[in-house]
Amino acid sequence: MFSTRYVRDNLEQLRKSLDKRKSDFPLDELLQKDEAIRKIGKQLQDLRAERNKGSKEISDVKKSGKEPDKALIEKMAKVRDQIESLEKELPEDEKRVEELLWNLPNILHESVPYGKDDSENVEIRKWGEIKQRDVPGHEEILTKLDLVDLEQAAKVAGARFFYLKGDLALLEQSLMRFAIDTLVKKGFTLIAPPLLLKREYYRGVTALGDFEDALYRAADPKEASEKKELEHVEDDLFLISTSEHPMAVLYADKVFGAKELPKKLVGVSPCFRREAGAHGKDSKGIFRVHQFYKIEQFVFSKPEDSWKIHEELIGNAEEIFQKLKLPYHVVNICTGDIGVVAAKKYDLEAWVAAQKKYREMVSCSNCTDWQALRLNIKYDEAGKRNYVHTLNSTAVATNRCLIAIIENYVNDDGTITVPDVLVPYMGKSKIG
RNA sequence: GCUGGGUUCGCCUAGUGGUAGGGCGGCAGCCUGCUAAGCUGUUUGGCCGAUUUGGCCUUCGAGGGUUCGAUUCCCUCACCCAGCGCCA
Repeated sequence: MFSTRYVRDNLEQLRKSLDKRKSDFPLDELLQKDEAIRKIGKQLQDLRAERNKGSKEISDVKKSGKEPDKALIEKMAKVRDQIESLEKELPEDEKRVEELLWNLPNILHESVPYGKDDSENVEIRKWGEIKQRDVPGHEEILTKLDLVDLEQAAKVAGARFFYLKGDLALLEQSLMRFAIDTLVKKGFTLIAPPLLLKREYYRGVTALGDFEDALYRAADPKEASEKKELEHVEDDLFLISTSEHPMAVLYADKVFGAKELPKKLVGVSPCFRREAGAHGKDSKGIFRVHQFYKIEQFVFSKPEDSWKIHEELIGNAEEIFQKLKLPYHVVNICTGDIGVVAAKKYDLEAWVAAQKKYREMVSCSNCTDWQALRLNIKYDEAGKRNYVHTLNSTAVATNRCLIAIIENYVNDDGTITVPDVLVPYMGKSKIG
């Protein structure tokens, strides 16, 4: 099980990394509590050794047909009581240590730039030619062509929901199939995962403490409000915010053979996000929404391969955007924007013509062993076991990619040209 | 939802109130001139010690109870399988 050993083995790097993040994570409290627990643990261990020895003695005497010494049994009862009272000292500290451990930020890769927030992410390359021109926002283009119904969606489901209609819904399907086919050809295995996960697994995939507000929860509402974090709640399920999460959990508590790695998966699923705290941001159209489809790359790898694969995954995403002929740039996410799970993260931001800005389309992370430690995912090489590394990257998030397509491909007469690579899927080359 | 059966090392499987056994696979070593086999050891996680040998704890789905001692008995829960019921 994931333990403080990880912290002690990586102490120097952790400290450096937390400093770089300007994190207020209480590392010293963790170390202090851990030491206290281990001290009591040692005492407990010795007492248990004594109990085992006594029990064996009693057992041997009984086997030879005699009754064991009363004094011995009484002494053993005392040992039991000692164990019991010592055990009572632990739970509070153990709980705290566990909580800290689960939320411990990952050790950053040295190439992660320092920065206070997303405005300080660093551009590392650009692709494609930007045509500076005035186009209407996608919501206007789509409403005119009757391809979307935002008003009725708001009425029946709420703000940030949407109906796609006709050719736009077909375009979405085409886009998904194009992305899936591209990755399957590269050796990825398609996964259609469960859309809800239990809390105990969800918390191994991401730091629930920070992230819980972002998720929709399906639990018995009465029970959920009364019970605490680690207590059992009936139907305590979370709707996934990305298929990354069920794919990570697909191999929880498993041991890979070294030859099975790297294991490359592509997930297809709807994604559900509360977007709490996003009031006012991107409130028009379908850029920031509660529900969308996403094709996601996920890889389990050996530690020594993960940085190479990280580049490969962003490369795959770039290939898809190049084939769609959508101009983009790639940014290296800075410390203030990266979150606790990833050791390094790239975003691919595509040109959104109406806004005349690059906007986030793809997020590509190397989580190193953060998820593997918490989900207990290992591999076996020459009899030695070690934790795997996990990586994830968007291939296509449909709503945002559709926006990029629509605003980059809209014609002066209001029609939309279908990108060449999607024509075979659409069966037509123009919408509207 | 109801009833019954189950959950033991990477996989399969035995087992009982008193040190958890066997097989397969993996790994290490030995042996052997022949398409491979055989033999021996090892194969949950952790603590302490250390030049090395090592010592101890933990682990039979999870948690609790009874007991000197629980994988075994009792209680609660989760999951899997089968049947029944309901239903898309």
